[in-house]
Amino acid sequence: MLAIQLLREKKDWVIARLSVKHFTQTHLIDEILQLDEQRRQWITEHDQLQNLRNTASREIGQLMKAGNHAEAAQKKQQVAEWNEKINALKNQLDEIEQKIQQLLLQLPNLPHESVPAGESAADNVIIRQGGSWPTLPENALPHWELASRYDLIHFDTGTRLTGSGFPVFKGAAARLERALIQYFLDYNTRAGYVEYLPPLLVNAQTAFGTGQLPDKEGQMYFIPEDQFYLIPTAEVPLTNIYRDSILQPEQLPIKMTAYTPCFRREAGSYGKDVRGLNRVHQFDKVEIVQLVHPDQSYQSLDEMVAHVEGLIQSLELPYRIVKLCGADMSFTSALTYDFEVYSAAQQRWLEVSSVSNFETFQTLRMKIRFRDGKQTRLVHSLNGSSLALPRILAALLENNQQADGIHLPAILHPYTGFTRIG
RNA sequence: GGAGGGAUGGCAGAGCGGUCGAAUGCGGCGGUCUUGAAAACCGUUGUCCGUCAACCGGCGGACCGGGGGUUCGAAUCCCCCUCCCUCCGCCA
Repeated sequence: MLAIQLLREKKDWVIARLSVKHFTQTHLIDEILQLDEQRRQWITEHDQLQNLRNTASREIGQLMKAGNHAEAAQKKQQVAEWNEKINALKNQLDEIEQKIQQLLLQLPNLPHESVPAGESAADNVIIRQGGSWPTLPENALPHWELASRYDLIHFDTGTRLTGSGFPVFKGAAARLERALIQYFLDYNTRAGYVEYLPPLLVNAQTAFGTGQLPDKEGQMYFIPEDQFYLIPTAEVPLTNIYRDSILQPEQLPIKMTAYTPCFRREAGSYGKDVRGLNRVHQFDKVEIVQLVHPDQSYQSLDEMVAHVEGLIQSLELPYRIVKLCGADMSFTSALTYDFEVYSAAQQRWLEVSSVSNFETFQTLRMKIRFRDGKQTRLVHSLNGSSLALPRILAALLENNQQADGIHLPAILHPYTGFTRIG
């Protein structure tokens, strides 16, 4: 959510920034400002009346004590009149505040100055590319075929147990999945991230805090009886841990990591995008989150990018880092880098991580501040995958297939207990 | 799920319906003392909104789990919800 104060002070600049995200409903801003004007006027009137009432009530108390009931009754009469106005104003205020809030929620986050507008994902900027291209045997298979050849992942069984997009991992695949989680968490905690194991179900307030509600309601699984949402990413519970708090500056930066399963409805997806592990409804992911001083958040973003890059490098996968253009960025982000690994057998890039700075877009909703001298200021929140498992697993299987099986990168050997599948 | 008790400032813990944003203690911050520290003593200590000044800050309003109600006036009385504790039931 954008601060209304920003709209008041730098409206034109805000509109220019929003245009980079191809957001054109600038009339919303005018509406907001108009309503805000009205709101402040009403607040002033409301508060003045309350002031009158407070004074009169105190006087009534004195009069009663002095036994002057006649004058007290007269004042009561007067207060009753004010009360009517106060209540009317209060109702108007509640209504207008709700309206403003609702409009404010329709404004996406401002993209960072360095973000190009672009027209589509094709205009994303490739920052750098790394890792070495694998040389595959002639009859290289996509991971879903490798999965059945080596008895690793059962998509059809998952469909029978639940529905499509809920794969069952078996034997070496299950072990490899667990090994990756363990390795990723070790890698993150070694870099100073504190490990958490958060709830997988959250309430509406929590889902609102990170921006899943109201924007992406249909993306989340929902349990009506308890009004709980299944988390689409660990970002949601992790970032909300510090909701409604005022931090000491020396507590920053706060670095958190967690492994969780993630649940996404992914309505409307089809075709090769959803083949195999490319897109599933339940998957494992290790996430990193940072809450940082606003002056340092872009440094932190670079640090997180380097962190994730190091992790992918250690897995010996070919990758590239892409800076998203305005047209492809999420509603909540100010700057996002996507990490993609090349899946040789499918001959396509698969997104395995997305690292973003949200600046104050989330922390305003969550009221996460820090003490800056005499005042409080919002911290910046950032997060990234480190890493999303299914596509990493797909790339590992595909890129490392040889005639005699799948050779795992050395870094994983201590975690898996085996070096080769097949 | 059933019965009872509770929810107050960073923490602990008071609070006859009016002068309570809220006693007291601890903690924090500043100071006196000290070579330094501790102790002692003195002072200070929340958040949000509006408004004026726009450097400090002044003024007004709101906030005692959340929401409604009674009243001229509610932390204090009533109702609903949530959460916590104790007991019973169920259960990994």
